[in-house]
Amino acid sequence: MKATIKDVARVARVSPSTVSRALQNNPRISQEVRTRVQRVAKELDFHPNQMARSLVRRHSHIVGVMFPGGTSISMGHPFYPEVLRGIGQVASQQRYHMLLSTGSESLSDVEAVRDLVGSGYVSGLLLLAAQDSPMEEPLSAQAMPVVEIGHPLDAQHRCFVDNDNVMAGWRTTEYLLERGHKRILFLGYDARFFVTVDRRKGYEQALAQAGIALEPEWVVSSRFMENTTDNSLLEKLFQGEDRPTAVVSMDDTLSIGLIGFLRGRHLHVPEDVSLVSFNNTQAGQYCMPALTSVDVDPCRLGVCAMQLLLDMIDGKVESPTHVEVPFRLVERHSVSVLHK
Amino acid sequence: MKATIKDVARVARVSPSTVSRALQNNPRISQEVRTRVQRVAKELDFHPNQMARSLVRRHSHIVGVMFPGGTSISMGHPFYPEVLRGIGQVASQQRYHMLLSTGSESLSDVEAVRDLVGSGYVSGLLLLAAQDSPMEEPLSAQAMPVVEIGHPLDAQHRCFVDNDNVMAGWRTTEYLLERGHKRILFLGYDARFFVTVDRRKGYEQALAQAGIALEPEWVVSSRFMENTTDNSLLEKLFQGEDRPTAVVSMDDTLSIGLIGFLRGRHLHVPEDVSLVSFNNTQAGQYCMPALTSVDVDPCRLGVCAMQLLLDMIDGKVESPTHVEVPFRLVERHSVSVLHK
DNA sequence: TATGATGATACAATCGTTTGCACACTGAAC
DNA sequence: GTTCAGTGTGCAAACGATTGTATCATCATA
Repeated sequence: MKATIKDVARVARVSPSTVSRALQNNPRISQEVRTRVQRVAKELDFHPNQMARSLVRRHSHIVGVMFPGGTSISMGHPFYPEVLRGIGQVASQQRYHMLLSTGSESLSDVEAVRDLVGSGYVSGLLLLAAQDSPMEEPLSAQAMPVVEIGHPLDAQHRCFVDNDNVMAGWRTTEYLLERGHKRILFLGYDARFFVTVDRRKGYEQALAQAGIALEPEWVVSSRFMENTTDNSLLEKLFQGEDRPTAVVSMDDTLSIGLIGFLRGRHLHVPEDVSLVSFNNTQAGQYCMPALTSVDVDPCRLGVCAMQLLLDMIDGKVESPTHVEVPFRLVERHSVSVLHK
Repeated sequence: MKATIKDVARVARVSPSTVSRALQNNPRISQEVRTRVQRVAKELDFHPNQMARSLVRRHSHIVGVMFPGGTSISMGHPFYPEVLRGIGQVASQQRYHMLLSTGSESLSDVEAVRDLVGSGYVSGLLLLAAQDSPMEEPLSAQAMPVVEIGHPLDAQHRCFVDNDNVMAGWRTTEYLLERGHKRILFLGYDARFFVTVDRRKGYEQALAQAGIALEPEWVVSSRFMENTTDNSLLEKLFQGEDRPTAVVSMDDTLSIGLIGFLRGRHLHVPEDVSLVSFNNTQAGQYCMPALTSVDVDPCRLGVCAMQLLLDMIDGKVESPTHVEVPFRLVERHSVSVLHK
């Protein structure tokens, strides 16, 4: 059986309270007793039971990490593990633990969060809020520190870290404009994902600045990958002489799919169509051609979110705080300059 | 403040013990009281504090998940998130939580495990034991259920799930032999990783069966990627007419590196060199040429490990149990048939 | 010598649950 | 009118820590 504080107390011939204080280096304990207690604790391989400690301290040194949409979806994309890596770095450094939760078929996202918050296990919560789920409800009542990763709906009242996605949308579009492209398609818009909403705003701003009229049908949903009938839409868009010469795509996987689709129609990237992508994944790095892609720095997103959360737990944050993580456009071989 | 069992008791005009029993559907509680208590509990949004419950029940419904080598390394490879996905599926289904831990610069793997086990938070432990760390020490004393993912050193005394890596090594080599290759290089051997040790065994068996003499210098360490001087070794191996016509490579990333290296020497895959790889990653799927690669089914590895662990926690497992997860050779375009 | 300050330790309450046991009631059997 | 099941509820002791306060030496000071 594992040694308890009482065992240590008995062997060291002091009371449990003295053991507790000695091990926490409380100055009220004499040098002599302190060393004796610490020696005994080591001998018995005593580790304070965190369960008990957290109960009385009302603080667990555990943060909950919520991944949306079920593990099945989320872990499949390299973005999430990278975020987790960032969180883990800070956690291990600060001696915090991460309690993972994910929705699933048997457990909706909201239920999973409720579960996590209600359990009393966690002192704070990190929310991967890619999608707009009604998380406010289970959260509002609780006075639990929460940091979201990704821009939430009612931004001003919540804490979050994110890239400047409007800026990213602007930058990628501008990058193509600078290279002579005027007919630019926006691929992967999904109103449920704020990142794409924001990037679209930037895309539209850049076009407007360049004095180019926006073609509403050139903002294409990502669902064309799932749904083969939508391919007919793409098919239509990419035939004729006034087809797009460039594409801003919301994700490398989407981009790779597009490359394959285009190849089937004898259109090549970057000769016929230039492509700027997002997320800078390994797959995008190794596919042909290697993708010019925006690195959103998911790891840093995780680091910043965790740091902010810990500050909140320590009561160092008064008002809703937003942290912006810079992105980086990684140039590879999917964009060509248009001479006209 | 969050409602406690006492609040519910007061409002429902019963004792805390009755509340506890009513909410657990204990048959000793009358129908009338039960429904009243449950109504009140819902009204007050009462959730039992798991901390307190676990303390008295000595069971937390939390399993620890240990990733080796620091998050920095592990999460970088898609293998680990896939395992985590599998674990998460079972966990969410069984209403378990996962407590993640990872070594780091500031915290060695062994310390991290000690921390996890000592904390008293977890009822069981999942160990991603890719590498041979001396985990026995912090574990041996505890009567804590542990399942390892990956073949551990002293296999007979521990529980683990793994592929049959000897078989996988044999199968990949045989696959190349069947296609007329006789000069086969083994790339990525590392004595610290048991997977590669086992696969090498299979590789040697297959060669022996085919009556082909083993060339010891054709078993190459993975460190050639880190160390440029080792490239001179590869350089030497791949020049001359008796160079390898095929390679078994321990990982897609390694393979992609090799393809680049070979391209620099005007050798092409699969025309000049055939390549069978491991881990079936997205990058390997989208690189040129798309890799023929062994899918070790990391998700299933996670599922099986978690299921086994849960069985152990429930006391349903008496003796050290091993679970074997089948692998699958996914054929793509990195192997050609040798006509000679 | 009484008094007060100081320093070290122990006592006991607390955190929010669960659960073995005692208790009180009801109605039936003797 | 006892005794005896059987049923439903409450009491109190855990689980393993932390921490405010009381206690008790010890020693210096008046």
